[in-house]
Amino acid sequence: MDTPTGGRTIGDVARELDISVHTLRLYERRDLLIAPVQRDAAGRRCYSADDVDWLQTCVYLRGVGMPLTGIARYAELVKAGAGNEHDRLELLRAYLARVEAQIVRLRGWADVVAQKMAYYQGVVDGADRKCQAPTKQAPSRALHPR
Amino acid sequence: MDTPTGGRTIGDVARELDISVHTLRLYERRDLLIAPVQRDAAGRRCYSADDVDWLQTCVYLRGVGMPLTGIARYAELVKAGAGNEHDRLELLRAYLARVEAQIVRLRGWADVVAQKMAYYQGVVDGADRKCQAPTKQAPSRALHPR
DNA sequence: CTAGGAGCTGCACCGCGGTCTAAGTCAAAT
DNA sequence: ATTTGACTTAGACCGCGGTGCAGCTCCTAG
Repeated sequence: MDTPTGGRTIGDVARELDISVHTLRLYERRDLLIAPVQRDAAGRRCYSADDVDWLQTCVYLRGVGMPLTGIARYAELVKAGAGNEHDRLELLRAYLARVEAQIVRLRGWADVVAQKMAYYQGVVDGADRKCQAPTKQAPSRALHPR
Repeated sequence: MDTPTGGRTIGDVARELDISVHTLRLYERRDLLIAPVQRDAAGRRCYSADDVDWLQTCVYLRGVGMPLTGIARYAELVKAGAGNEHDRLELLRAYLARVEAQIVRLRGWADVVAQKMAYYQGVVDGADRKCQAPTKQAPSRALHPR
C-alpha cells in the first residue's frame, strides 16, 4: 500500500495472474507492456490496476498460443494510440485465421480419436466378455489409422 | 526402387510428408518409430509403406500439438503389441481432454476477437463516414477488454 | 541491531523442436 | 576418371518461453 491507486507488488501480480515473477519481468523486457510500470522509491515495480488488466490480456493471449513477439506487436499498436485500428484489425484477423484453422484441425483429430477410443474400448470389452468382433476389420491397420 | 516392396528414400519421404530430412532423422532418434527402418546395402534408410504410414500419423499428431515425447510413448505402446489397449486408451483420453480444453479456450478467444474486430470495424467505418458512435462506451477500456 | 523476506539486475541455464554444418560414403552420369 | 548429388554420422546451433542463481538493496519485525 505504497501508492494511493492501490499499486501492487510484482509478487502480488504474479499470484493474481498465476504466473511467475520471472515471467512478469520477462514480459516487460520483451516489450509486451503498454506503459512503463511505475517504481516506488526503492526501485521496486508498482503495478497499477490497468497494468494488471493488460497483463491479464497478455496471459490470455499466451493461453491461446500467440507468441510473445505477436503480443508485443499488438501492444505496440495499442500503445501508438488511435488511428491504427485498421492495423490492429489486420493483426487480429491474421491470428484469428490461424486459430480457426487450428480449431478445425483439433476438432478433426478429437473426432478421429473418439472413434479410435471407441475401437479400443471395443477391444477391451471384447477381451472381457471374450470374442466379439466389432465390425470386422484388419486390426493392425486400424491401430493407427490416419 | 531398390527394394521390391517400393522402399522409399529419406528424401522421397520428406517430400511426401512435407517435412525435412533432418526432422525425419530426429523423429527416428527420438524413438517415434514403431519399427526400425530398413537400410540398403550402402546403409541408406529405406522406408516401407508402413513406415511412411506411421510417420504420417506422427506428423499429424505433431500437427495437433502432441509433443515428441508423447508420440514416443504412444509408439512404444503400439510397438509392444496387443494387450495394452487400455493404456493406449488412457493416453489418448488424457491428451484428448487437453485438446478439448484447448478447443474451448480457442473458441472462446475467437469469439471475443470477432467482437473486438466488429468494434474496430465500427471505429474504422465511423472514421470513414465521420462521426458515428457505435454504442457509446469508454474507448480506452474497450480497446483491450478481457 | 540484526535477521528475514521480498524485491532488483544480469546472466546462465533448461527443454523443446528443429535446422545446419562438416566430413565422409556411395552410385550413377559425364 | 571425375564430377555431381543424395545419402550417412556426430555435433553445433537456433528461437522460443521460461527458470534458476548470485549478489545486491531495501523494508520491516523481533
